[in-house]
Amino acid sequence: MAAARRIPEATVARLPLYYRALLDTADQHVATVSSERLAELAGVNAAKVRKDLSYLGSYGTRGVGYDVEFLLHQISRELGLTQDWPVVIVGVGNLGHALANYRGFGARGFQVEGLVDADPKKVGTKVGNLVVEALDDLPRIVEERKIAIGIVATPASAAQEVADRLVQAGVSSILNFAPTVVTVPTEVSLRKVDLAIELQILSFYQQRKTPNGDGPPAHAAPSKRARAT
Amino acid sequence: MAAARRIPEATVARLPLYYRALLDTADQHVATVSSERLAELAGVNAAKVRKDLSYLGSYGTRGVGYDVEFLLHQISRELGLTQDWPVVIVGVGNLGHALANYRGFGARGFQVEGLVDADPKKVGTKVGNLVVEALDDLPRIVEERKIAIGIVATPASAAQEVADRLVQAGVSSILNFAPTVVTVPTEVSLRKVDLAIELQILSFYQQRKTPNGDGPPAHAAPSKRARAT
DNA sequence: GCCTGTGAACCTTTTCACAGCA
DNA sequence: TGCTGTGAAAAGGTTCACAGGC
Repeated sequence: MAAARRIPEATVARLPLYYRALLDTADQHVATVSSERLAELAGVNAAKVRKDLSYLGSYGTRGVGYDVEFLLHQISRELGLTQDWPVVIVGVGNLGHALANYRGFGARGFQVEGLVDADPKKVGTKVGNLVVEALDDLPRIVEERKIAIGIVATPASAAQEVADRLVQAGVSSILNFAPTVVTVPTEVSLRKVDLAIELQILSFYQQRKTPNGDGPPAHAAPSKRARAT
Repeated sequence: MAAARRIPEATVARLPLYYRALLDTADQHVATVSSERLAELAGVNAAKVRKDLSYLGSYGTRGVGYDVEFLLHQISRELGLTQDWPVVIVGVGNLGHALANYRGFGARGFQVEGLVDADPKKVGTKVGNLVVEALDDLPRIVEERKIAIGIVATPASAAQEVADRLVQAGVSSILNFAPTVVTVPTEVSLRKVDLAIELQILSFYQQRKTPNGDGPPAHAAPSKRARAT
């Protein structure tokens, strides 16, 4: 294994942006990019791009820029995208359904190879070209299909148990879409996407733009508290 | 308007977590919480909770903790959740469909009041209790329904144009789900959710766990619990 | 005694600015 | 000359540790 440099988390989170920008660039048969151009495509600034890439190695050429294909290869290796990562989705509701059909996953090597739901009525139904399987089959599914990454798309109330079962079944990375805090053993990686939280953050800044009651929507009663799924 | 303290971005991003934790706490008829308990529920540490809340004001009582209802009110006011924010979703594909039906939005005061698609075949169809409208109707929709927040759920290729049209129509906050960089005028707030990028970040860390391809996913003996959310 | 509120220390991340090399 | 690579400075965020009030 290569020297295993310590790459800052913030940098890791941006590598996929560079990766995507480089794919676009390669599609247009452009051979080299400057940090400035790459920054523009990735929506960050040039100094950051150079600093980030410097953690991977000295892959650029002074006075010229970065070789697109070469950098693409380095980043995809770093991100582990040179291999496929079969994933399983637990929870085939609205969101699970959409995720199962989302082509962006497969396009990056994340093939959905299992759909699982706790509801017996859903088990056996087809979604895309997959048949929904039972929650109890998770261990078998994970082992047989060599699945390392699980996606939780259940209601909040089921998320912790599902995460536990995924870990039990052998999954060691989890992406949680359920609007609740989930805890996993330290050796398991966990990331979350919370749709309502993103809107609440926007709301914070939006509110500061419309200083007081004159502009903002007045219709509908003051928001009541209710549980999200 | 109150003194308008400067609340750090990192804190703003955590307020929704506290908000959710407090809702759960209130549901259980608990009257006060300590920073430690709140930290546990929100998946952060106690010092952070205290520091974050201190930016809002001195709302706790030493030796006691925070009054749940009172803090809930303060945070919801800070986040702008005391009013409703009607939203419009542009792009009624898989994801737009799921988002339109996602109950978590409405539950937090983000009612979906418009569905828009560029495809004439989709215009006029019903999704939930909304009829899909044409892209050209955006200005009217935004004005009539007093919409400040737009959600982009189109393919990457359409995202920038859609964002431009949303801004043109008067929207000043955008949540982008399209896997591409979108730019907007500085006075418009923009947040993004990229599903494939989250998986790529997991892939980075996952890869480092299984040094090379052969290793079966280690059946981890649950040791320490990791911080979540 | 207990738990908040907060300066101060510490760590991470970003930005600057320029040396170094093609 | 042009653009990378990187020390150094600045900014931002987290954690510590304890004073302060209930």
